[in-house]
Amino acid sequence: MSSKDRDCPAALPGGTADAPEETPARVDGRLLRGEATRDKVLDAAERCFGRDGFDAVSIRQVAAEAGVTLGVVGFHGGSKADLFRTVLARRVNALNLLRRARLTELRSARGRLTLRGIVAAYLAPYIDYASSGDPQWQAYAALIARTTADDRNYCHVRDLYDPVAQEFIAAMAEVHPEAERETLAALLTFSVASLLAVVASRARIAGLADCAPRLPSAYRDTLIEFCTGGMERVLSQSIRVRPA
Amino acid sequence: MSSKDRDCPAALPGGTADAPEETPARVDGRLLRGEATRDKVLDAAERCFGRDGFDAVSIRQVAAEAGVTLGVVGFHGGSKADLFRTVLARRVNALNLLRRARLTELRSARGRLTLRGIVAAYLAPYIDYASSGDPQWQAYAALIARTTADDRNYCHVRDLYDPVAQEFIAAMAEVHPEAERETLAALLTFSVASLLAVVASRARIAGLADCAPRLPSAYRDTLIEFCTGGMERVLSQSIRVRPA
DNA sequence: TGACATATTATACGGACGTCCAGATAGTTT
DNA sequence: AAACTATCTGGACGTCCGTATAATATGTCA
Repeated sequence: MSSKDRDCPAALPGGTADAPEETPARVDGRLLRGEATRDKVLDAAERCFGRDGFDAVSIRQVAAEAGVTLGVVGFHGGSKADLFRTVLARRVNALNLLRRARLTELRSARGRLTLRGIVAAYLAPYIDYASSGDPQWQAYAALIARTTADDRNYCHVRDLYDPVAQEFIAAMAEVHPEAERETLAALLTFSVASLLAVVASRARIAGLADCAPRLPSAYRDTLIEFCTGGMERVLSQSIRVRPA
Repeated sequence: MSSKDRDCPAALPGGTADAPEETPARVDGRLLRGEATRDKVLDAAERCFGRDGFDAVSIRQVAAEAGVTLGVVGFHGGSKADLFRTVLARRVNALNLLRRARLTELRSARGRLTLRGIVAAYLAPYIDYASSGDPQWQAYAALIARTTADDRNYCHVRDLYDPVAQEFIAAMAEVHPEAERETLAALLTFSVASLLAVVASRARIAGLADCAPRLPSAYRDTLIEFCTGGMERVLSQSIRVRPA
């Protein structure tokens, strides 16, 4: 399959399934024995895609990683592109909800909205998940870093993450009403790129500093301050996005 | 070929070949008729890899793009991994030389070294090449964005780009001698990630701002000010990279 | 001119790929 | 028990993959 087959096909399959159930789920009073298998497949796909990227992973590798046969992956995951989108969408709610909750906290708290608060509310949840002990969240963080950093995948990402990003841009606009929307969008995108580097470029930081790689959480304060400081500099100087 | 085959193999093939010659080159007094063909192959590979990434490109696609037969790609490019590394290394000197020249200018100019000058000297050359009319440089910029943003490729990138990056970190340390090396490395990596976003995430910026995509050069001032402001904020507050 | 190195063609090989499907299995319902 | 549905197995399909190679062409040198 060429990468062309990933070009913005239809809609995303049900991405709200994030219910961890011990006992097999029932739908219409029917026992769904395959739920556990389905999770095994999606977990394995998450690890594979996060480690090697869409194109470098074969369905047979996913099957081997999950400990199931080839047909099972197709049965639960559909086509390779479907599987990818399902994995991508599976955890999106958790991240979006946490970001929204942090932003709501900021609004309800005493004091007014600050740029630093907005930046931290957007960046910290990803860092926290990426640094948690959960290897599946680590794999998902790597997958997000791989996917979001590439415009080829933007069509898949926009429906999942852009609505929340728009809310944060709106919050930024509250603090800086004079700023153009495009400038705010660029600043948030720069921040996201730096954020993803914390996962995707850990080895390079370690190599440049000649030290051992660290968990993403080690860079939290540095990153938040970098992005906040960068945004405030741009906005205070009224620098605008403009064709050269 | 799985991505595993790209794991830091041997050394890079001669990456200093950047001599644009009109007349066929001579080696040992012998005419090298294949020089033009070799360039066609490398140019085509550059476009393919820049557009779709290593794993999604087949040697047959490169051959078709170059207008040559399959065997020619192997003859001039060697294995797929060799071809990739050759393409990566081909233009590295131009970028490194320009960055070094800008830094040298800064040092020799009146006034002392500033963080903004250092940042601009590192970021601007890439933006300029990426925004030039040359489609091959655009393809190379996309390839770099794809490659540098992924730690899986770090082993290929470090020999090519890290020596110059170290020089810039050293320059940053001149301005801020109190800063830890790891903090400086992280700050430069954040800046590089933001820089690459200007090429790799143009569609997302445009989507978030609901406007048409722009050339990378449109973001030059915003990006440089963002990175400079972010660095100065972190360094002035003595924020350090630390395990959580 | 013949010997020779370079360059290119056409083709073949073994293997991995994504997808599909007939059939076996097992739990649920009637 | 029989019918039914969800789940899973094993294997096949045609296609494309990266690589290698024998044969041929092209231009250089002795």
